[in-house]
Amino acid sequence: MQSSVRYIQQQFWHSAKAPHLTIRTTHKSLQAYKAHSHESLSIGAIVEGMTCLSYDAKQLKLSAGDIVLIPPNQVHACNPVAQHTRSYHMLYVDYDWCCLQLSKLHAKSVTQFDCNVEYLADAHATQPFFDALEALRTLASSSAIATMEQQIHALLQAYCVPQNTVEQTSSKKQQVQHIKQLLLADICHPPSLQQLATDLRLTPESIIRQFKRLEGITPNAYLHNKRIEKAKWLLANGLDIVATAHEVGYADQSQLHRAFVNYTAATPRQYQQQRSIFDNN
DNA sequence: AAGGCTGCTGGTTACGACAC
DNA sequence: GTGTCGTAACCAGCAGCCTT
Repeated sequence: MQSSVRYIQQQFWHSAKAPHLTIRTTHKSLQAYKAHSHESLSIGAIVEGMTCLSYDAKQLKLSAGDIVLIPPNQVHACNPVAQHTRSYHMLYVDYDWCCLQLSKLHAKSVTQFDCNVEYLADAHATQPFFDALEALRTLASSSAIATMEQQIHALLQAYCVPQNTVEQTSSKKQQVQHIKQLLLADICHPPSLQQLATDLRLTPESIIRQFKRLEGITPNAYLHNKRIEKAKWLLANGLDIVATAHEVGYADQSQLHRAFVNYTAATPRQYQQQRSIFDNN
């Protein structure tokens, strides 16, 4: 039972003084993640052990001291290597805040961006980021927030490139967009795969194939991701777990719990207990 | 005692192979 | 690229145990 997620030491920090930043710290975890995405920019910092990051059919092995940048909405998974535990920090940076910083940097409106680096392994380059994270976690001062923002700024400047907002509008892409709209129209009562197939005059298998080709995950996984993202917001804003489960479309708390563990490697309770970094002082 | 977490089971979804 | 089919994996709902 000690290997259960509930026994993993992990904390989430958030502060009203820096609402664009959330830190997650996980110690010695073997817990795997299913493929998922975040609307925020995710910056991972490996503290101990090794982890395997999978995305775009690539697999990267990261070790202690490495930093990885995961662009917003990039489907990815991050799992242990050879059943060895790993400890890591994840810094989630609000998407709009990143766009604002990039807009200032590039002197033009930026509404989308991508990252042109897979990971940083040079200790000389990554140590200041680790130091800033540690200062933010332990000192929790306004100057620590400013230092962290400088570090993020440097990463944005060096590795994040504004994207052209002109969307491809192939019929396939439009169809997948349509499926996403149908799935999210009523997140509590989404259409079944069979209903979607009937509506779009396709087989369920074709829908899954098309969706996965363009989105990187299956329609069901996409739906779970959106539910969990909404659940995280509701939990962080004080809604209890049972109400959150119903609010995002799960029949009961146990279903939310299971999906939450699968996609975040944390329990809803652990996430709910996230506290202000200033609560410690 | 209440809320949180997990095991079990039937139904649904995802996937791979193959054919066209 | 799409449809069909068999199989594997996953999910929903329920029940009951564990933790606080």
